[in-house]
Amino acid sequence: MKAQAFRRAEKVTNKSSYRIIYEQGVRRSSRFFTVILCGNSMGVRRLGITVTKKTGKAVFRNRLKRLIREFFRRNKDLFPAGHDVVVMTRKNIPPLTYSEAARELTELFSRKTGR
RNA sequence: GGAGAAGAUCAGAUGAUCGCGGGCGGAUUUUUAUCCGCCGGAGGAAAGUCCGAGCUCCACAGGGCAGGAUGGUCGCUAACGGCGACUGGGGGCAACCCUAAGGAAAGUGCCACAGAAAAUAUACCGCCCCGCAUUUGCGAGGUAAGGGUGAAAUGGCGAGGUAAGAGCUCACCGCUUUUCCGGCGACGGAAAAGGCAUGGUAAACCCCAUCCGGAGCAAGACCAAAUAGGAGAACGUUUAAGGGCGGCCCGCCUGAUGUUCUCGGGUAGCGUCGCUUGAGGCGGCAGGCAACUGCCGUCCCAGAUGAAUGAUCAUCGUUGCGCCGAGGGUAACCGAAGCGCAAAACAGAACUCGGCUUACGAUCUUCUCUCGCG
RNA sequence: GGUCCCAUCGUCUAGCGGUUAGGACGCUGGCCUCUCACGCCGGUAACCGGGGUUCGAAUCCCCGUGGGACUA
Repeated sequence: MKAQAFRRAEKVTNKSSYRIIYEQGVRRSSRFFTVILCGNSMGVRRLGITVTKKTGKAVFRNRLKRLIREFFRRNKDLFPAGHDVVVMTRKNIPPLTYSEAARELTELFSRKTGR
């Protein structure tokens, strides 16, 4: 079993799940991202990404989604087990490199676990 | 060297590590799922959704009105509002570029302000003549050359002519009509006659010619079990509105309701199909000025669905700047190799094609003008 | 993904080929009042961008830009 893989089971895929997470989850924001955390009954940590059209053009949106997926894949230990996590992007994000995005997200999650 | 014009090509490459989605083959207990191997995985615009088609459903896609689109000619094409060649007009010194480019003597409308007058014409300042007065002035008439207004003023310019003038007459140019020649045609050229008639605006209504039925893959088709709505057939009742059908009319299809019998499928479900072999790409030959077409060979080249094609590192290559500087040159200057730093645009398939438009980084080829030197 | 609509002062709007681009709210100067409010007089400030048609464009046509709506 590959340790850093990102499978379909680890992805939030349907609309009803998203609705539950939006309604019941706990929110936490940084400068560029908003994270919503919510427990699930499957015992797997799952990732969902929401990038609206207000964030930018299609190329930029795709890049943000890839960066967030990459971060999840490499830093699964930061994410609490058995929880769904939805990462939303906020407005007016400058072009980011992977290291910048990773620093921002690491800070966000370490703050959360410290509480 | 500088300023331009036209066209073509590419869209950094290779490797390593960790990943993503698809196809084929195999394995783990069958599907789901997981693992292994192999194969391939964004664009010239994938974008805007501005046109045209295929495909699917709505009757078989029908008729009329309304509405919309196009508008030089000839061709190309499945089709087009696209493309090619040619013609007319406009711009540029030029290479070359732009062009909604039918009809204003079918009709209607509009042309502000200014100006006498903005389209049946007409006369402000003028000019000329006659009568009265006789120093300017007043009245009647002729005229449209000149002035003034305007975006635009009733052919232009010269000569004759006249009281002054006027296509009133004449030459040239323009215009209209007719004839001839060239061209498939748009149109071009020539001659003769007319004697100026016909201001502009159709991206104003409109007329003429040609074309268009409507919706869109969220179209549409299918699926295990369970329950009601529902569907079909027969019979009875009611005879008349409703629905399919995009605006309206016609036309076509379907009646409505009750009872009995028979049938079975609506659904946001990590569903299935549609879903990628196509007016396809590449190469060659032939036809054509070209757009394009025909024949032969060869290749299979993304199919996701909270939506894959990525991240990091290394090396090499490209470009720019700086340092150094072999070498060339009388000089200004041009500069190979090397080192360092920096940059690499616009942008992400969503049923599929053909165009158009817009965004944008380079490189190369051909051509034009100009400056300097020889 | 698809189908449509809109854009005028800071805000809400009128305008349908010739306007000094009008009005209301706002902001602001003055008058009134012992002062404030109300009222009266005045000022401020706009046609989303670029081409074209026309003598003339906010208006007509084309291409962009930015917003919004509907559709499972």
